[in-house]
Amino acid sequence: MVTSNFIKNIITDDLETGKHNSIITRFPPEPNGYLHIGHAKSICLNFGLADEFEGKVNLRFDDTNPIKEDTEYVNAIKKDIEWLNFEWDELHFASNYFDIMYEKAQLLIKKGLAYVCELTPDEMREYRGTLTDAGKFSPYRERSVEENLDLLERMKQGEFEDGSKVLRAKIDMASSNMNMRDPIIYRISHNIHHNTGDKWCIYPMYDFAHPLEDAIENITHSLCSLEFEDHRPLYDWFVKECEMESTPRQIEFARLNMTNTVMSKRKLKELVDNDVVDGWDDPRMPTIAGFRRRGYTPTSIRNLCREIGVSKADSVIDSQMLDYFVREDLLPKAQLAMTILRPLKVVITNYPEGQVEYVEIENNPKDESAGTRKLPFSREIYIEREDFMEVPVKKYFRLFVGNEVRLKGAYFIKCNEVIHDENGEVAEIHCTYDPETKSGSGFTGRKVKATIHWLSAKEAQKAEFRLFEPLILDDVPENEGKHFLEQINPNSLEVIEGLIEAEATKNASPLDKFQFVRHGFFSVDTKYTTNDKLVFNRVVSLKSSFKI
RNA sequence: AGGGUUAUCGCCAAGUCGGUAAGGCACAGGAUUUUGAUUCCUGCAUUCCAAGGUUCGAGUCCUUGUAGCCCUGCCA
Repeated sequence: MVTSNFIKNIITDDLETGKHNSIITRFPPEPNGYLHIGHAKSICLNFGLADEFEGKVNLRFDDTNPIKEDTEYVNAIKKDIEWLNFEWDELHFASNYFDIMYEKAQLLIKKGLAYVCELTPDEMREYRGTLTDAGKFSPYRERSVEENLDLLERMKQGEFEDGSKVLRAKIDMASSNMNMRDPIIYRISHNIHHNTGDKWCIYPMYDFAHPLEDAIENITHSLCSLEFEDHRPLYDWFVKECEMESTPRQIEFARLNMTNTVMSKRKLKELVDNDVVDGWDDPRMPTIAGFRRRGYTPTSIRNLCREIGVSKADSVIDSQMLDYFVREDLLPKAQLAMTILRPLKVVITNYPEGQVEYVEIENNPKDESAGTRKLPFSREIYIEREDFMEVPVKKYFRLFVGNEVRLKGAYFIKCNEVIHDENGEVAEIHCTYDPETKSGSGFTGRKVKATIHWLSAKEAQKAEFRLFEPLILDDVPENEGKHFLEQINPNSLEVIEGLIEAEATKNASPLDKFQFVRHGFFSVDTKYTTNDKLVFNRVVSLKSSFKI
């Protein structure tokens, strides 16, 4: 399949016209949180482009704000990218360019294009003007080059307090583009930086730092999201006025949004900080780490990113797409097992009491090399409650009195009787099996319209499942509503006890072991495994259950 | 008259110099099926935000509108 997008067209053009001989892209996260599925789009784009055009791609931490950044995040980010199976060519930190940036700031001052300003934040806001009215000049705008140089140096030396002074570019206070109204280049911040420690107490702003970082690394195509479109003139201005040898080009694309998903890093951090979730890698989080723990595969995420494409139109991807790609990737290769979440006891009245036989079940019908396993079958088994209906609705093919179904890998059973408890609830059902119908026997006498999961009552292992049900939020911000349709709420956790195959759990490997539940998967998260019983997070159902 | 930007099927998204609307997800039928899954066929935009215009011919060009998103952090 030929995929195409406007960015590839630009690159192809640049290559054909000889503007570039090869390309270099970069993925520039700020290490202030974990990567989420939205970042995956950018990662796939940048790494994918570099790969497709045989160029290079750098991983660069855009760490220019010490108060928000931490080494924990740089490590987590590296791990996530590696997990997605991408390899960067060079690893950089914006903070390693602080010396060059400082020199460039001095250069701007010498060219009369930057000045130290002492307006307070409030004053600066006032002087900046509004969207419709021009701003006015700062009274500090016409300081001499010498004075500016001296002041900047003293800012660097730590003579001044946070917020007392900033270095500003001298551009155009009347520009219709707010970014050009003498933007701040350096601010004072006496904080320990995760990489440079206390070496610096002035830090460059994004608008100044980013174009320089790109130019220093000879990035040819600098991809960023739509909200930076307005910043492009400034980006180009800094590259030009700082007399950078390389002229990277900024190209904007729409970031990824997904239905039923919170994608705001601020909001996600809030969930972590308030202990609403266990951490950034909580299976409920839309972070790469969360998805990993939840059992999603790198391939599924990469395929999703490939398939959703790239454009400049605001969009919201249907989360069903992600589910589709996970199913597509896992179905042919996952270890499938049977699990019963809400058990209903079934007594097979014509099966000898005390007898146990082992039936062989394939681990994956689509992959013979996945092998088989033997499961104990006996007189008393459990099936999923929803696989039985006392009063069947129309088009219900599973168990009800008088109907026959196949127990996967075992026999046909026919329901004869329903036993109620004192409350009138269905306590158990009585069935009879037909020995002739044993799986693999080649029985063709009659057909059955449904095959259901089951587990031997005596041998099945018990497990606790934590169900995480999404909740509709009441306090959804109007402008972010579409991203907050569903939200995680600790009160929605439902712990139920279920049953799981004895064999399957004995050697269940943590994150790659999938249980097949009816028509979906759910992952096994052994982080909650205790000694005496197994506790699983049922965090995802990739395909909703039956429609009845 | 603030500036920027986007508008193609329910959701994404291709649509080169204007030539008569790809593909995926979702959905709906049908066939296979020891998971109502998978797989396999079939269907799913006389129409491209709207209205004019140019043209033999326009999603693609022009004009005028409309709607959404972004911009007044010493965040990125």
